[in-house]
Amino acid sequence: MTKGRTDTAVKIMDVAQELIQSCGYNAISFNHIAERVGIRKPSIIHHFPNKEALGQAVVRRYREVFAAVLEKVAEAPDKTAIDAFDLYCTPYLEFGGTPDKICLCGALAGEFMALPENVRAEVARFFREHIIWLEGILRRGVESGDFAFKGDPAIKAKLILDALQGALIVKRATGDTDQVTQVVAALRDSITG
Amino acid sequence: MTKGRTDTAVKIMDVAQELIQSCGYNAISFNHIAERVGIRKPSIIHHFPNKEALGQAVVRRYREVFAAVLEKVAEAPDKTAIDAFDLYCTPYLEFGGTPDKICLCGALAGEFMALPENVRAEVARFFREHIIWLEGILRRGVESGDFAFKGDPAIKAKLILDALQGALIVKRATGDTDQVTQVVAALRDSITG
DNA sequence: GTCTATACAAAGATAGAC
DNA sequence: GTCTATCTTTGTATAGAC
Repeated sequence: MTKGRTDTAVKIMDVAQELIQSCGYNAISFNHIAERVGIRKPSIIHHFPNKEALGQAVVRRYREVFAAVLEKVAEAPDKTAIDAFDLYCTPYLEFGGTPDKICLCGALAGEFMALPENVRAEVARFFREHIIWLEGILRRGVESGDFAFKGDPAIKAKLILDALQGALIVKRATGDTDQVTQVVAALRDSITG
Repeated sequence: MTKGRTDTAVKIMDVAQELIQSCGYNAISFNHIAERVGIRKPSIIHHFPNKEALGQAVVRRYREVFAAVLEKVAEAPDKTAIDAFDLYCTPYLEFGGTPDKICLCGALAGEFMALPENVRAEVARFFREHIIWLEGILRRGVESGDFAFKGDPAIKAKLILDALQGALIVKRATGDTDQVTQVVAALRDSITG
């Protein structure tokens, strides 16, 4: 599914995503993006009619790529619930390994009330999908005996998502390079019993 | 400690803080602040030389007020570790009860790389102080028998802070009004054994 | 301490040449 | 598809009157 996007359009989205993950939505501009892509400011408009459309496209792609991976692992018969959990944590560990990047939706959520409506909707949907997916994995793990924990899986799912998102933003601010790894391990322990 | 601030200066800080909690740092302007305070844009400059100075003053006050409360409860001989934990969660529950506000430092952390140096420093210090305080409370609770949990208190402290910060940003985006309450309860259960 | 007026830069966006 | 040139708005900040 290429959505008919040209190479330039994809490159614009890649750069925009990286910049938002570092600096947020309101801090970045067409100029910043154009500079890194190697084109001029108005050329972006040819690919995306305005900033809101670009923002929405970036978050939508991020959400859909994430969702496709999660769906695939949830349906793979050879993957255990533990495998699924570990896989879920992979991007968080990856972002946590950088000095300046957090989850795209975590960055956007910090300035939520200052986002265009369409971008907000994508961010909200991202979080909702992840909570539902996590709850499903937790229930599967409990049934299979891989997981053992107290409390409602639905709430545990929220706790996991919240802790991972929070770990990224706090880690980047404090510079505590081990924080995300430590929190992932603690969460893992808390569900594997 | 009034720091010699006039009523207007305090009002400017109050409004600026609220706006940052809702919209972030880069989305707000002197105009937005001035409008709500009921003065004109350049009048703000009389109280704070520039946006960075205002931002730093706001975060610094927030951090110091928080720190003073935490220090007081940590030193109160009649307060148990559970009391201290519950008190720590109070502001998070309060923000979670609003439709649009999160922790000031959680909001700023989302756009960390786009913040002035001085503001960054205050945000980082806020998180570090909270992790240290939480670790102290956790150790005290373990010693007193109020708390019982597996793992390193230092890491548990990070997990708690991360989960609370994450709960606020995710909750605001999804509109799941119960989320913060649920996560606080789950965290409480996880340390009281 | 607050105002009007203004300077100056940067933002998002458009028009039209190539 | 990309460019230059331009428009309009908004941002931070300053000067100086009151």
